Amino acid sequence: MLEAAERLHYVPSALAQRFARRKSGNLGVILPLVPKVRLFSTYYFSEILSGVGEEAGRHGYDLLLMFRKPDEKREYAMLFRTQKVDALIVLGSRDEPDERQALAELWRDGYPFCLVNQRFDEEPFPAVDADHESGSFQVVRHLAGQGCRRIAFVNGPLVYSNSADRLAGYRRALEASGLPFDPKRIYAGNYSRKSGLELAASIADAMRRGEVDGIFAGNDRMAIGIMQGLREFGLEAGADYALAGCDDSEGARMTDPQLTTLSVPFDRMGKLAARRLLAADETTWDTPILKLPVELIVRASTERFGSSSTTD
Amino acid sequence: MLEAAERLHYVPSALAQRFARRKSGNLGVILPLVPKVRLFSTYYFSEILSGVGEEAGRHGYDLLLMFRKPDEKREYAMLFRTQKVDALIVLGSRDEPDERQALAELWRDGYPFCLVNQRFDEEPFPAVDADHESGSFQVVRHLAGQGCRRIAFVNGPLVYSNSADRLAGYRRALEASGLPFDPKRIYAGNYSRKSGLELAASIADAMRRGEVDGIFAGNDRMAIGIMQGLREFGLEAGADYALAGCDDSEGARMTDPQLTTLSVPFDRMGKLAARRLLAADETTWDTPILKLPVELIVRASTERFGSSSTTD
DNA sequence: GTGAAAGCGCTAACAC
DNA sequence: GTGTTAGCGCTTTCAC
Repeated sequence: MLEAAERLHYVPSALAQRFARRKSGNLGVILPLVPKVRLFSTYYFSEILSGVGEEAGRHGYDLLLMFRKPDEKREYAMLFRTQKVDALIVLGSRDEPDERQALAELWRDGYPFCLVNQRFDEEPFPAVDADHESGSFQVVRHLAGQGCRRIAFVNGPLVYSNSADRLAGYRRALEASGLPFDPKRIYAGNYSRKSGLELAASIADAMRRGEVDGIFAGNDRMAIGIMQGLREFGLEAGADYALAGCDDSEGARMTDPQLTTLSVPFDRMGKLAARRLLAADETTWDTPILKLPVELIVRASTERFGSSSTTD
Repeated sequence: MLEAAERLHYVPSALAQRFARRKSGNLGVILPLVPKVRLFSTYYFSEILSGVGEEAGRHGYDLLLMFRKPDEKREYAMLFRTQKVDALIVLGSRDEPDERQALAELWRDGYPFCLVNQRFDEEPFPAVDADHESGSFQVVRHLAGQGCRRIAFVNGPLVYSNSADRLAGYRRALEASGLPFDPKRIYAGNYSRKSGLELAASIADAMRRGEVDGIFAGNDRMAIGIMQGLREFGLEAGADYALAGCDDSEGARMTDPQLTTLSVPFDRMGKLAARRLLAADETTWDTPILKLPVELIVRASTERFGSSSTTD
């Protein structure tokens, strides 16, 4: 009777449901907010977020987005204590004392969380990562295959595990190619285009001295900055030197020559992280750290180089 | 007494608080999800989202992110009825029957919401927009000032009010410059780089026939596609023709030549939309539609053009 | 199975 | 002011 009247317009209050069930129904996502200074590619986060959102939706969860201010102390566990989230995905995490401690607290108290594209090797923190080590290996091997003998590596900050991973892959690839490893050929950027641009001067010097003939940059943005910077010195990617980036972001197809890069399955990483946290049956919890493969995308910035130079 | 014991570890449950207060404490944000086909610049949304997030945080609100699948019906009002959100920001809205209806329902039932970068002129829907009309006017005037006499306009779909706005600004600027308006010089893209790339062939034709010597594209991505496509035909932006985009996205500084474009204050737009919805005292509710100014950013893609060609 | 009742952990309204 | 109590609108349990 009342049912009939109700059925017409009745909508249960999610607020009351969640309260009664003592479940927020929210999957929290932490994003680093770097206002006005875009160290991170928005591409990277958009992709991950799409994956997370899709999977969260499939499981009936809503996405609660939290921006982490650079200075602000990380009270990740508080999100669980206040019951704002049932599970948490942390993006753009860095290996720093504050961060480790906040994550350790989550782990100690048994709150379900997952890192994406970042690992803490000595810690048991669950993570979905990409195989940046083998990706870097591939790309540096490719550079060597194109005739490069002195391959420089422009890395980002080592607080990101993927920076260390790429460095390892770079070294291993040099070895496998019978090329010497020289710390002089490692340049420190910060993943911004600007940092690539600024490093160009000293890279150009090195190239002039014959000490660099190929460059692998830790992301596309730095690679693009390098390409632009070296152009100022009359040096063209794909002709005077080979250049590769990482991420296969939109920018990689916007430059001329287009950029050889590594395609990282960010959306799938986000999806997997969410599934790990939200799926009851599906078992991905056996290994704490999941690594997805990365794919080499060859474009013109490394293409024609091989034909001209093997001038050691 | 108990207080002492409590004070040490007690954390109130946001879930219970919100239930008791009958307020979700959430500001909903609707994002269009276009999986694998990135019609929208992620730049655009990241900027708005940052602004929204910052302001929401200042007011103690959390961000609830909802991806709108392309097909799925829009049940915006349901978000309020289920008490999932206290206010709603809608991004990437399009002027289509479904969308209008969903928004009209919000309006009819008095739910607080706000559109960003989209208007519905005949409807009373609150919105924070940018002045794309005057922005386009500026950029087309600039092109004319650089010596262009036959300025083409590559527009996006008219379901977005900003597309219509740019068209209006384009026409007005032609008039003000004493240049004829010719519908033949209007090209229909879809805001993707690919669409710009594909339009390049017919634009190149028109340029060969002397019917186009400058191009204004509705966003940077299309402009970049056009630049790349025309290069295939041996035509260089900033030398053979002038080219301008819109958004001042990261890509605009990645091309060579760098792209003249319009800087749109996306983050401030997001911030204002949030403030409008969340601030009690601060009064921005007098005008239903707020328009923020847009700024012309001159770069090399339109720079050197003026010196060479005034060959009508 | 169907229906009544006791919470969930707060807020707010009311007494004192 | 401080302390008490009645909800908030569901879920879940327990009796029928």
